[in-house]
Amino acid sequence: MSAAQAGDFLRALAMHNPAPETELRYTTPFTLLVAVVLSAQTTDAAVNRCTPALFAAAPGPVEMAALGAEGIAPFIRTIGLWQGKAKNVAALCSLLVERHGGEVPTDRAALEALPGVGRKTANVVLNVAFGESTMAVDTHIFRLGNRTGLAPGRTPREVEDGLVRRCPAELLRDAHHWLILHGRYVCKARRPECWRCPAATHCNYGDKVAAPG
DNA sequence: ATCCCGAGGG
DNA sequence: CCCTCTGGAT
Repeated sequence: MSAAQAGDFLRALAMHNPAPETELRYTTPFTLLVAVVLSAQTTDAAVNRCTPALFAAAPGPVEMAALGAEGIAPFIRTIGLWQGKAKNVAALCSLLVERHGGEVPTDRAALEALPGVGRKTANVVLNVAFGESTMAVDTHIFRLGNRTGLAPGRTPREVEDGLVRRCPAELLRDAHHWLILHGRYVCKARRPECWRCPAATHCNYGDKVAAPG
């Protein structure tokens, strides 16, 4: 699809943003970073259930590092991959203290050097906490970008670059979040529900999908 | 049963 | 490229 059409597509989705708060509920770079690291392969609800107690016990990287993996684990046993995440968060916080003066680094290379932080997580932090024009691409956004023609690409990185180029600047903040939700609940891997899609008029994929009935 | 709002490792 | 780690949602 054309760049103009892509802009209309994204504006239509943004207007019907199903989750206006999202990651923005984590108001500091540190809490955001930890919450996003915990989010892998789990739901927001599961993460949001355990983070209040975790951050009450360890408000900053110094306290979190002091807890260690053994101390962190009890707070996050209800979410997926908790063993690895407990180790990652503990190691990550030690590095924040030792190498970055207890601050979350603002550059991609330093972020991605932290345990448990890959390109997707780094992009979320750069975008939400530091206002960078990044797009965090997960499996949903990868599929959506290709299926709709919004940002086709053979690799997640190609889709990411296409989306950053085509997303209207004023929508870029936290755009990954409503795109992911749209991919999860409407533009699903199986049985996409195009009849519920607010951007359907800007996408030709719906021609291949029958309405229910 | 199957897939994930991933990352790290072989 | 493939696998594994985990609880939860469907």
